[in-house]
Amino acid sequence: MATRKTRSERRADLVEAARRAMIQHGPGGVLLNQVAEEAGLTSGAVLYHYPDLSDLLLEANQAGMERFYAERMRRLAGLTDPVEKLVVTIRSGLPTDAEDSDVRLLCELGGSAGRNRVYAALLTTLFDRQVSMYQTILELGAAREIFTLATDSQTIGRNLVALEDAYGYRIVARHPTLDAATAEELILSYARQATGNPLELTP
Amino acid sequence: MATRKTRSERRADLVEAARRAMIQHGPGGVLLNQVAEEAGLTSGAVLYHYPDLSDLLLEANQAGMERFYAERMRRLAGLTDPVEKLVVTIRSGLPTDAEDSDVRLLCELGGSAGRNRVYAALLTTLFDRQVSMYQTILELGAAREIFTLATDSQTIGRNLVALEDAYGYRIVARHPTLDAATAEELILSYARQATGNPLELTP
DNA sequence: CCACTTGTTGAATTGCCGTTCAACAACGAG
DNA sequence: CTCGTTGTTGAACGGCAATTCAACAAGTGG
Repeated sequence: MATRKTRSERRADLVEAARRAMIQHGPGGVLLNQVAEEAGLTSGAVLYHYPDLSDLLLEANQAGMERFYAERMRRLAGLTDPVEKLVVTIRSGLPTDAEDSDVRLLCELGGSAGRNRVYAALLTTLFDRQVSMYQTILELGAAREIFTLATDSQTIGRNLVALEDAYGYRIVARHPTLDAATAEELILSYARQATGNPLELTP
Repeated sequence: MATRKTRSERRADLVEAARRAMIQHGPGGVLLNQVAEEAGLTSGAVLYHYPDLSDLLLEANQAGMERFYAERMRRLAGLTDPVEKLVVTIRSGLPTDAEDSDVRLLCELGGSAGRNRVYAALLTTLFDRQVSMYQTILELGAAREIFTLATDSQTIGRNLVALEDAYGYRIVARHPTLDAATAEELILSYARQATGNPLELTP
């Protein structure tokens, strides 16, 4: 029998269990018992905390996106050099490898967004937030005359996020010649053209 | 009762029915009875033609990708002007709207590619074929000195396909301010930088 | 230390889904 | 026309998953 826990502790456990289950079986293929097993509980206990499984899944995905975005901001936090900011941010938007669970789950959600309006809205928000993040970096670099933007920052920001997303899918799908390092170089190729900066880190 | 049909006719019907069912419920969420209903048959009849449902789904997806790629080539076929080729090809890679069933299904597959190696391989192949398609257009335009490529054609081709893919996901997810026309303009923004050509059609 | 609340289990229930198969209807060859 | 083949149905079976709930264990306030 599982040790008894408080409401909030158990709910947090279940959110993580749901994430793991979704990564294994997809957001639409998760079974109540799979979540229960991941959490080391019975299905009844899961239902006690979340009478509707889809509520749990939604909460788990919201938390996952929040975490993904927060982690990107965290990595960006200490930096001052616009070039370094841009390079680091591009890197933080790509999966580390095909097993990267955060990106894998985001891909799963992207796939079901055509059917599921709620997930579609969540992903739309995430996309726009990431675009803003890039816009800030670009505008700041331009103000300091380190970047010479080839076009407006929204266009560049959208294209950068779009490239990240697409290469995330390819990496997760195990493209044989397109790994994370290659993807980073491909996106940098665009970023160089768009900023007029060679984007080379000088340590 | 459904009218009796020949083996190949019925199999073609089932492939289409499977496509419709997958668009509605996702590749992992399709039920035998849903395919049967879409085809106007009973589950027994479906099983008679495809003892394993996953075989049918695979065939349907393969056919869908082939159709998608063939349609792009068809639209490209009559054109000679590199600028027109490039613009038309960019347009043909985007969904017409959020209901575009071909792209919606491709997105679904992209989502499950992290779990399903077969779909991952299929999508990888499709990606590479589309890159080659762009490379041909780019190289030909460069040879005729209409394009001045900012970098190698593979990099540009990969980025173009990546942008198409990503904006396909956004359009299918009904981004409120990012429709097909906007996406086209965003991709063209990159294509202009990459080819050194204003990419304006002169009719 | 006692009553009450909260978290968890396990068994029973229900319903749906895939699978099988006997029967039958439509078609084609001889 | 007839017989074997092919495509289709509908009913029956088996299994699995969600749901419900009585019982119980583990804390918590008085």
